[in-house]
Amino acid sequence: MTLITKNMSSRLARSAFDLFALHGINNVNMDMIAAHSNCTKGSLYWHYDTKKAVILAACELYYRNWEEQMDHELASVKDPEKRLKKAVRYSIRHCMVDSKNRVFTLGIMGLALYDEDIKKSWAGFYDHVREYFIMLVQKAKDAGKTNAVDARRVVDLMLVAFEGIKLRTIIEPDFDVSAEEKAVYEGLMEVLGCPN
Amino acid sequence: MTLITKNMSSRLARSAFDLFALHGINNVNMDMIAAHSNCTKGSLYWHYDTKKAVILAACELYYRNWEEQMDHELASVKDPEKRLKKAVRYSIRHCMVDSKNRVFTLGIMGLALYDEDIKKSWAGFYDHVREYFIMLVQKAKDAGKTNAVDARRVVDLMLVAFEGIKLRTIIEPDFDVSAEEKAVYEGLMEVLGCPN
DNA sequence: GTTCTTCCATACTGATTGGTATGGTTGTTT
DNA sequence: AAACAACCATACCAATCAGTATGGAAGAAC
Repeated sequence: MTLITKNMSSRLARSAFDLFALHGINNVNMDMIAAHSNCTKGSLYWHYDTKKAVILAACELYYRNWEEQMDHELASVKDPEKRLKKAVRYSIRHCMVDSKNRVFTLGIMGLALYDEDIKKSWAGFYDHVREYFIMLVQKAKDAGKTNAVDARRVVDLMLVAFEGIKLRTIIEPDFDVSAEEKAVYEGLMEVLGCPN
Repeated sequence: MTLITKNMSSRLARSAFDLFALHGINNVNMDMIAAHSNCTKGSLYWHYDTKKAVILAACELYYRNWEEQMDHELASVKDPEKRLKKAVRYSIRHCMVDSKNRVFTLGIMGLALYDEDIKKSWAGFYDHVREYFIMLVQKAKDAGKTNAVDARRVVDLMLVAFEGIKLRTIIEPDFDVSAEEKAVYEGLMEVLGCPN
């Protein structure tokens, strides 16, 4: 029985992301994605030519989601210092607590090693995030709330720390999330020249 | 023609590591490993029951290699501050410049997500590295060469930064390694309470 | 030199999985 | 209503690859 659905394309991307983030990209096949969207492989391959296309669509979803979450998080905050702090705290939580985020990004990294398109896609997002944070630090600096000398440098250091936190959370056997969360937060705020 | 070789077991592990680090674990199959060691799959499977066993053997090789390299690097240095600085510089170089290291560890992380044994193996190594660095910081602190309050905390932050550097180096399209290397080094030495 | 264990080579299998071939159904255009 | 494009379902293929079956060669033990 054929059932034509509006927005099947984005529904497939959503399913793909959910499955990728749950099982890892390598452990998800095209049949699983189709089944999860209540359709078949024929339909899936009509919307996306290759698995890689599906992966890139899932990436776009991830980027948009980050943007929306962050905007939502900072929407009500006006003070530059508070905005910076909240953004950092949200990012740490995002890296450490949200296992879907960890699993997905790790899978993407593994592919990016050998695929220029995926690498380029992710690099674009990474640049965007960097500029976003540099702006936050700059604003806090203009308000005299941080003594960071070089916004770009401290943000770069913070971002690699974020990435590292994801990896570490994966391998740490038992991990007191809330305690570590606080420690990492304080460490990073020192780096940002903005201690409590 | 059958040719019995001494130490075929470790030669296979060596081949496995080299191939994993070059092509990524997922892109290397058992035939490739055997061929690279100039033997056949029959022999490979006599020494290692499963691919996972080969992977774990490659990990052990990696651990030993880290240990030896680090010892060699610090062998001639006596001053605690210099030892710490050299260890940090070596680690950054190791993460940023050595692509084999990046590729291999990234692959391992991807597997560790879904395999307890690999996760446990890697976590053990990670703990070892952490203790190693904490000791270095502690010694520098005892010598009054750093004002780091909590050695464990700064080392943790540094280690996640190392992991993050690996990931970032992967996706950065064009990357001025030497310039970044210096920036990261200085940032980390500040974190360690030991600026130049 | 026979026996036994260790070690290696060849050929094969079974399962997985991206991707395709093909034909049907829905909705729109003329 | 006929033609056409957009969309979906079913069945299949071809390649890949971890792991096995089996037999043989090298070296040690006696």
